[in-house]
Amino acid sequence: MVSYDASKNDRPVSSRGPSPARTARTREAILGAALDLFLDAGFDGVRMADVAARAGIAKGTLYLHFADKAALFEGVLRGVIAGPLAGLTEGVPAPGERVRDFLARMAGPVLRDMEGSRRAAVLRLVIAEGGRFPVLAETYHRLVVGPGAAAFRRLGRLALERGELRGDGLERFPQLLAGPVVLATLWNGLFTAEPRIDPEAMFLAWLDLVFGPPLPPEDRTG
Amino acid sequence: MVSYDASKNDRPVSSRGPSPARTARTREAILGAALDLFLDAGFDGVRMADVAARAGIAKGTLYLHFADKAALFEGVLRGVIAGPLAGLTEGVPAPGERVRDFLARMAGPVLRDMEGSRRAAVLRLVIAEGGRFPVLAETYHRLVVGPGAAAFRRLGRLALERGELRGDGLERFPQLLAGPVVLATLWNGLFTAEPRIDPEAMFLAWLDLVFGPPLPPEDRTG
Amino acid sequence: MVSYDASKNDRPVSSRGPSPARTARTREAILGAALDLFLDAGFDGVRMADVAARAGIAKGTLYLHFADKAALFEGVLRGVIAGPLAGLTEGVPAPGERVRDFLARMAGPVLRDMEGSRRAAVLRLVIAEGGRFPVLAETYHRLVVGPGAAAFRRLGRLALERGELRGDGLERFPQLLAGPVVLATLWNGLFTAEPRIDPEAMFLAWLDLVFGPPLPPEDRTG
Amino acid sequence: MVSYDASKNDRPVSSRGPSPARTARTREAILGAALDLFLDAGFDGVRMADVAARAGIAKGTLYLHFADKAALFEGVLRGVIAGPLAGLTEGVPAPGERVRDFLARMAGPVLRDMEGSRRAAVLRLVIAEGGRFPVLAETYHRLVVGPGAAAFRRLGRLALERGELRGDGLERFPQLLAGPVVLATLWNGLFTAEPRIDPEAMFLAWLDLVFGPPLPPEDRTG
DNA sequence: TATGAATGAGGTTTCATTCAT
DNA sequence: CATGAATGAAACCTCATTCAT
Repeated sequence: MVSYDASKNDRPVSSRGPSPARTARTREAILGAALDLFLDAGFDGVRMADVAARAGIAKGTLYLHFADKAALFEGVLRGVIAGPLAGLTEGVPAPGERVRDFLARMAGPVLRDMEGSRRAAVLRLVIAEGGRFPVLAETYHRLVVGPGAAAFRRLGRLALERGELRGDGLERFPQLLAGPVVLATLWNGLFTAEPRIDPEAMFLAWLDLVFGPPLPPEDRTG
Repeated sequence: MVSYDASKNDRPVSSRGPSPARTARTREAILGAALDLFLDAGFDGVRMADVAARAGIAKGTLYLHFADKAALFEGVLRGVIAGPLAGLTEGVPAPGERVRDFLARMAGPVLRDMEGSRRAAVLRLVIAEGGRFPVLAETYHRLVVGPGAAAFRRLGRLALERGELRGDGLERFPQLLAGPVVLATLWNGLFTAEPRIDPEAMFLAWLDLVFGPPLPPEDRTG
Repeated sequence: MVSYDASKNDRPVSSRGPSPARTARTREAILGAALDLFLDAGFDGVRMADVAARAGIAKGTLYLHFADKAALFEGVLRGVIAGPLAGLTEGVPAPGERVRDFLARMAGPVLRDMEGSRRAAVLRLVIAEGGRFPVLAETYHRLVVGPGAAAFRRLGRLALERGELRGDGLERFPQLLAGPVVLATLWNGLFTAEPRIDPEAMFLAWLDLVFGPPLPPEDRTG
Repeated sequence: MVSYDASKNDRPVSSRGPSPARTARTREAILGAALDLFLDAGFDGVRMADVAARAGIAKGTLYLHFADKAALFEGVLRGVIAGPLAGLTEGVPAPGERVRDFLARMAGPVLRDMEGSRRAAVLRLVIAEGGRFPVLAETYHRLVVGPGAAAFRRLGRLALERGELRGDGLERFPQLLAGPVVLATLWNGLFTAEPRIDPEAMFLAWLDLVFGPPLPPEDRTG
């Protein structure tokens, strides 16, 4: 008789029984696995079986932690949407610092590793699936876009008052400030055969166009 | 307004037998139905049965015109990617016309009806599915993005030479010019609960920031 | 507008209108194409579209000549089952000729080109599809197997009477005489990785076993 | 009698949850159902839905055990090809036993119930589908035909050395020994309107022709 | 007669979800 | 809590057959 259950004779590595610690660990494993897969393949491109396999658990276990695939998807993204941007929108120009220089200073860390961190992938995923998962778009708006726009609007007004800008466009359309990142991220995701765009370089070029070039060094001392 | 639903106004497409005219009408009916559905629900959100039903034909007929679902998807998009942008990138500033004014003049017609025409939806679809359908992204790049970038680059250089710009950013990153449209389109698609963004207004605000405000009327006469 | 009907502007090569000659030619074309394909791929492995394409006609035309796929299949085989065996079973040993030598003489031409002619393929096809197409098996029996068995039976009785055989087995089971051909044909069709079996050599070896070796040359003169 | 329908006697195989025993039973149910159907109707004549229905399981369950229909087909046949012939080719003539008598003694049990067991049906199926499923033919050759041919060849040589045969035909074409079984099996499968052929009787008749009749009783005592 | 676009029943396969163990 | 075999509703695609031209 062909025996296909040999593996089942070994005692399973992960034992059973309740345990808050183990439960939390399982949940983390699921979230981690699902994040990897969803970022890579989108909602439809991932099977629950894949998630379970990568998390090292059984398919059924997924449903102990998430009601269904959509809940898992949203749960996963909810967890990564906010994280990496914390603090981004709270800064304020240092006394005497031009808005332009403040922006250049703040943007660096964020734009520098858009791909390595997964901010780029998250952005692309939200864009791609936001239409079918309004919750996603709403969450993204509440946690990222909304606060960002508010902060940018304040900066736009400040820069206009200080005479650093030639129009009130940034106050009326604070989203414009996000243009370079969004463009670069989409470009890099879509046109893989083309040269990649460096988001930071693009943003700095944009700053030059909008605010004018940075002040030459001697001006700072004078 | 792009009209792909003509077939629905005529008598039903059905009936058999060879007939180039009828065949062409069937094909158009398929393309129209598929376009409507794909733009609305994305690749996975559409079933072949839906397309057939909306086109008023049998499922099998789809496969006489397209090898499989992916071919239909690509065929449909290939047909609408190019069309609406023809001529956009070929214009040249009139003698004595500032680059800024030229851009404002050209952009109007394109940006004014992004949603009504389906350019906005196409853009969103390419962005959402481009990752899984590289052909799509490539086609979009070849037909739209590439030529657009080349034209924008020339304009950027021209404006810089004429002293209309304060940096070479537009020459180095011609994509920046597309920022406002892309941002507005994505915004309107994702954040349906938020106030919509008018792409043209946003673009004009961007022009003010980058090129400075338009010359006041009295300057023209002087 | 994409034009997919350019080919239809050329006048079709085969003109229309009734004509007994043309009709017969069409029918032959169908039979030839169908035979090639059925012998190669079996009933289910052939599509009506394939037959039409190979015959150089339209799919619909097939149905003007054959009611359905099964009728075509049977019609095709009916046409080739009998042909190549005509005359095989009618011969009679020459005066003074041993049955064994008569068999060796008659078998040669038939066994020598089993594959090149398509007798081998026909045999295999009848065996493979006979279960699902009883008509086929019946026809084969009526035209080939039945007459063959009758002839073999007569030869078996004759040989027994003449003392050339050591039993009445061939009279009771005249099919035994076909054993070598059938075995060799099946073997060559099934075990393509193995060395092929030469049907004639196998038959002669069988003759030696059953009838004893051929008489040595000197016996003929004495 | 090969028993693959045991599952049908027990309570239905359904119900969920892990359980090696139940899993094995499901697998057996599938194999049994598939064997019945495939032997009866061939590969194309069986639908996966039929197999599932006869096995008393859901369609999807089939795919937990076999990757696709072809895998099921091959899996099923692999399981029955070898079984019934085990031991057939390992026997050796008893001391003083004529090869002829040894063959008659060994063949009886095998030939007696070709149809009731399903050896006949398996043989027919391998012949019919072997062309499209080379794996099948290879397996059959490896497990049945190859070993058989080797054993027959040894017997042929032995019989020749002992003077029981009048030629080396059986050594050169050991397949000849299988002729009667193959012929009878095919005949009975194809020509259902004709009188059936008893494989054993045919084989014994063949033995008489090739080896001469069995020794008369008085020879045994003498 | 000939055409070939159209039909649509039917087949295979997938995969989110359930639930007995 | 965890398991994973089982489920079954889809979804895609094929292809013999029809019939208006």
